[in-house]
Amino acid sequence: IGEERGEGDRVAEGVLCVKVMTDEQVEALRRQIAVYATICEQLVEMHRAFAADQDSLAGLKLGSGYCESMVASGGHKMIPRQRWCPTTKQLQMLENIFDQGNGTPSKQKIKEITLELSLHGHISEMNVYNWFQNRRARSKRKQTAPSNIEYEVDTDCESPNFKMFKSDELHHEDQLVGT
Amino acid sequence: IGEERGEGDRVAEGVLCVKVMTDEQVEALRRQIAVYATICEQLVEMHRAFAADQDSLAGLKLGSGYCESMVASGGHKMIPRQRWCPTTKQLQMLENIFDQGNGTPSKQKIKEITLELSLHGHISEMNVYNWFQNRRARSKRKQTAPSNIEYEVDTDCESPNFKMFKSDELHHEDQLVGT
DNA sequence: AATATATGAATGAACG
DNA sequence: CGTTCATTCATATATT
Repeated sequence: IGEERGEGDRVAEGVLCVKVMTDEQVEALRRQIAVYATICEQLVEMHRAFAADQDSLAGLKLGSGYCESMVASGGHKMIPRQRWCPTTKQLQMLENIFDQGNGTPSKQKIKEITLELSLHGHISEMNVYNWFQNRRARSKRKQTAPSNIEYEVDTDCESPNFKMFKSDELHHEDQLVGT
Repeated sequence: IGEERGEGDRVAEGVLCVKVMTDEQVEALRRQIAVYATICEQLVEMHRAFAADQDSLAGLKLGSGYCESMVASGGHKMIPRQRWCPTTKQLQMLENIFDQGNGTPSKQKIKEITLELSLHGHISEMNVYNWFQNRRARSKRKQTAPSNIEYEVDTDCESPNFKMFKSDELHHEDQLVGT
């Protein structure tokens, strides 16, 4: 669905200029997502069974820590980053708070938020403050922004449907386009 | 988000009858699918490693063909993110403006430029804005580091790609636009 | 095809 | 707060 979308909507800046998808396209996307969801489930299932097997007959442990190590084996240096990287969870929470309106959180409020978010990853009050500043500024700019594409799409972030590995962490509402 | 067009009202028309999605929504879908693709890849990876192990000690197969087909069935080709592709003409004009010095055109100026450039192809203010940001940043960087460079030290915190098993540590790779 | 480079875009932080 | 910078991600294009 690569989109040759550019053709149709360049017509006039002011005029409606909507990005449209046909029903088929939307359906296609939905299906694709569904397929992936299914595949993931199956793979996990499969892997689990496999792991069990493995366990019972070789006594190798590997099982759970395995995934972890695999990821870690990516090799890269573990030099921590200089810039704050919000975790998915943190983003969710921030986004939530932001959506509740209430403009700039007060100093006090920021402290609270920071405290709470710190349970889900390294974070400082400054980070929270900056985040809100940016979030607001960018969402505002987006309003001003006219018709066309990609105007600083400031995401509300949402984690994928991925509870299998961290169900304790994700309690998101799974949203696929509300239509 | 900029919902000037009521999501579903248009249907009565019978003609038009298009499914309208905001850019944000489309992006959201795209990313969501991408996340699944990623997850699937990793699961397959994982499973494969596992299977290899298994193989060497139990001789079971299942390993390769299985996953392959499953994943393949998903289509797996990601919808490419549409990104602005400046026309030659536009580039010329931008380059010209840039060469006149005058730093960042900012706001009003950007509007004008955008308007003008839109005569030569699909473009938005954000594109113009980004272009100037990048242009400046890069020309500066070139000066600063004409000799041997050493940056690009990728850190652990957001590996270029994914790290699925630690949602607590996932960074901004899996963000999704919501609603 | 696989890899390298160029460049559009995203975003945390800082500035005035 | 609005704007700008710095750095990084992602993808289109070029190169081998």
